[in-house]
Amino acid sequence: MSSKSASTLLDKSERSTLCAADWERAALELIAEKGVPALAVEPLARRMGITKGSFYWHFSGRESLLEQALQRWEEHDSRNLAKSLGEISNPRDRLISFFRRVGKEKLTHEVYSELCAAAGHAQVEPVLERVANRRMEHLSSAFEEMGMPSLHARNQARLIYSVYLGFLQLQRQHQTPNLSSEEYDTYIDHVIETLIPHEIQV
Amino acid sequence: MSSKSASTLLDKSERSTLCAADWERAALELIAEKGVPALAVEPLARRMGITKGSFYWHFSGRESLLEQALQRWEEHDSRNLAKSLGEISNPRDRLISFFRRVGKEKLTHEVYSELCAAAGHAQVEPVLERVANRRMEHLSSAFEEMGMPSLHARNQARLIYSVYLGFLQLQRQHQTPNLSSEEYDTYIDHVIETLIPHEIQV
DNA sequence: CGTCCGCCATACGCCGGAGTATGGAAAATT
DNA sequence: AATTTTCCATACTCCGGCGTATGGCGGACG
Repeated sequence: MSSKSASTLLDKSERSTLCAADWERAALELIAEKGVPALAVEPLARRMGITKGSFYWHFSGRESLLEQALQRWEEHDSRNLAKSLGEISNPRDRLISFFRRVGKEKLTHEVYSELCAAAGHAQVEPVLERVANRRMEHLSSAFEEMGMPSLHARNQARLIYSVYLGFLQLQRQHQTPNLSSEEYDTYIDHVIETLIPHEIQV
Repeated sequence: MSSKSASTLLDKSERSTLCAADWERAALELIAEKGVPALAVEPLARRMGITKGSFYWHFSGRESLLEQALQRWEEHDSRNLAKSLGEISNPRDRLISFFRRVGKEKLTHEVYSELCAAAGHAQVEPVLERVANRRMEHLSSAFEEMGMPSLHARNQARLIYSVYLGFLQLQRQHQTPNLSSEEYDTYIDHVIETLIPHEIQV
């Protein structure tokens, strides 16, 4: 039980035969590595050591697979948000954990990063919109809990989320300091210091 | 001379026959609209009302076109940066103009946005790296001019540039307030207020 | 005025992925 | 044990973009 509850996104079924969920998980791994446009049926099948004969038994086509995979990922991400809200009662710690958690949950973030790169895609866009809204809502309410007025909190949430998105972008460009370096830590401290106030003066 | 120096990126040559530069400009327009992966030879030719017979006379292949187009764009962007540095002497105004100039220079920003989405592409990546470094350097030195210590200035520059990149991302997702709305203005004011100090206390 | 060269059209072969059809093997079911 | 169901392999066709080859046309130039 201790080894399995960590990731509901990638628990492999040990059956000899594949199920739809196996394809969805493999699809997400491929997206994380090479991006959404690289999600093609035949290459994915080769990667799994199988042929597309299997694929078209489980899915009606490429669109369907992407749809299911995205839904799976989005649900996983929503649960993560809720968990963070349940575990960390102090709103300020919750905000800080938002930054510190980059680098953790590696696969999930890599997928999200690639989804961002594929904004504009008809199936991806609505997912991105919902996820961003949920996360910004999460941040905004944390600021409100700290005593920040509603409108100010919303702007601050958008600002912080932009910083997060920009960080992902710089990461894709390999323009980010090594995640386990001193420079990285001081930068994160800098961000937290300038964007997350210690207390709100009313 | 006054009407031509505005955009060196799209001045059409009025010749009856096409030259390489015409293809590069058309390529950049296509990238701005549909992204780098949509840059294909035949579709681009159709769009220009011509056939690829012309293309392969001017270029050795798709790679070559992308290379030239990217170079053209990068040079244009560099000149823009230098111009901003020459025209605005007050460092704080220079920083503010950085944000206000989003929405202006529409084509250039649209291209950049799509290039960001195509990070990971072998030909695009080095361009992104150089451009981001130049711009962050530009921001960093402005902060230093304001009296900020060097290391702090670099972190602040990275932070601001992340905000900018995140804004572009939200724009791709249509998650940004309308550029000519009141909400937009108050948000920009909020960003400037929290990230660009009025004076530095030494 | 004829020739040559710059620019473009047409027609081809190649490749890789999408989707379909059909058959086979293993597992489940009765 | 016989049969059905599940899952996968193989072998096609179709399509769209890439790159090439070759031919044509108009303008420059001798």
